[in-house]
Amino acid sequence: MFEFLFENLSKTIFLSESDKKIISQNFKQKKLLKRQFFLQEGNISFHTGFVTKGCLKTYTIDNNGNELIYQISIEGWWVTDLFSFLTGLPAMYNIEAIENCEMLIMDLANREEIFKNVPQFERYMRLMLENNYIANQRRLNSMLGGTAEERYLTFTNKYPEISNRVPLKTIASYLGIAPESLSRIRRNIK
Amino acid sequence: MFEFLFENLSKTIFLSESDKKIISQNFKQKKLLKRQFFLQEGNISFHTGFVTKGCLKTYTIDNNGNELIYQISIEGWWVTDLFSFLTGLPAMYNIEAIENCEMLIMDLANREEIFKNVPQFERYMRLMLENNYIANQRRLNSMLGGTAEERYLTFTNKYPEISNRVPLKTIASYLGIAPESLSRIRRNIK
DNA sequence: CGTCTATTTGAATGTACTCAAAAGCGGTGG
DNA sequence: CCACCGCTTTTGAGTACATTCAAATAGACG
Repeated sequence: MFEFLFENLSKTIFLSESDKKIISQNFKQKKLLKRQFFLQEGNISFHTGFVTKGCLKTYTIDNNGNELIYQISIEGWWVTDLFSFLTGLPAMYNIEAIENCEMLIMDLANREEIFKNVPQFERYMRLMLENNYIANQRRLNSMLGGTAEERYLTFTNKYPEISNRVPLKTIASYLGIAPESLSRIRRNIK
Repeated sequence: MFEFLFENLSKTIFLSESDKKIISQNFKQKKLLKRQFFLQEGNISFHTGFVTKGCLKTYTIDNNGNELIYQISIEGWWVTDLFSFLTGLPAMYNIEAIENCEMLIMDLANREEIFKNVPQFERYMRLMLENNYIANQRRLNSMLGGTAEERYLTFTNKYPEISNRVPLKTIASYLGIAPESLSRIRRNIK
């Protein structure tokens, strides 16, 4: 459980045993059953979670009651409404387990505590934010340019593990496509 | 010129006279003629600019040679390829003046120097980044949900100054619409 | 004034959507 | 363990929104 987090962090930063101890003292375990919420729109996102097992979707609801999927998160991903977490203002997103999940979660105080004692953790977080920022830019780009099929191919290419694991309609929404259309696209590709 | 920057900063943070002095020592003026580039794809974005006069577009070129507009920036906006600026890696965006421009620019060292001497500037930058991050999230959301017309209305509503000032085809690309379609949308609205 | 680019308009086309229904799949309770 | 229910996915048919292509008009700039 923590081992998985440490492995992940170690791809970017070096962690001594005492660093690991600090970190484990500042995360706690959280389990979610399928369909349970990690966060609901309008609430404050007090925690940032690291997914060690399972899968979650982050989404808003539009005027017609449809889910607009912002993110799909599996093992090794971080989840939160970042804006709400950092500012303490209400979240715009819902975050919901689509499989039974195990996570490690920290709040702002934990984060501060780790930053203070494990300075390289701040670097890790900064890099994560940067990567996330770029991922959003690229995704915007693909929404501006490509066709539905191109977007789908880019997606499966980038996240093969996700596309076999998550309901079609969730992926469709993530890509801004109607589920029927994505079903047809999949058929045509084979 | 600097006065405009100070006004802008003062909406968020307090600046003493000596703060202002530090800041003015760490920005320099830059002028761009229409069609000149502030940054070209593949180069490193050494500077972050604050627009005091004029207008720029930030874009990539897709496989068909079309511009995909990521951002349109007028007076009071900051421009850079943020990722490239922070990491020193090559930029993915082109930034080009679409009017004659006057800007105040800083490099990473200037930024560091201001952070050191005017700590509240770091807060300003952080808030700017957060707002920018959210703006991208909302824009993604509108690309997932709405029709072309809805996106256009949201845009004109949010940036009325821009929609009267910038070529139609630039706005069309920003919204992911063909220029002919946007022309028709405008006609239908009246 | 002439050239080049941007915008508008028209007509035809196409991609992706909506609506409806059938088939598939998974979970639950008898 | 099987039958049933609900939800997801697939398929079909018709439609609509937006695109493409082409041409005319308007506007900007040297």
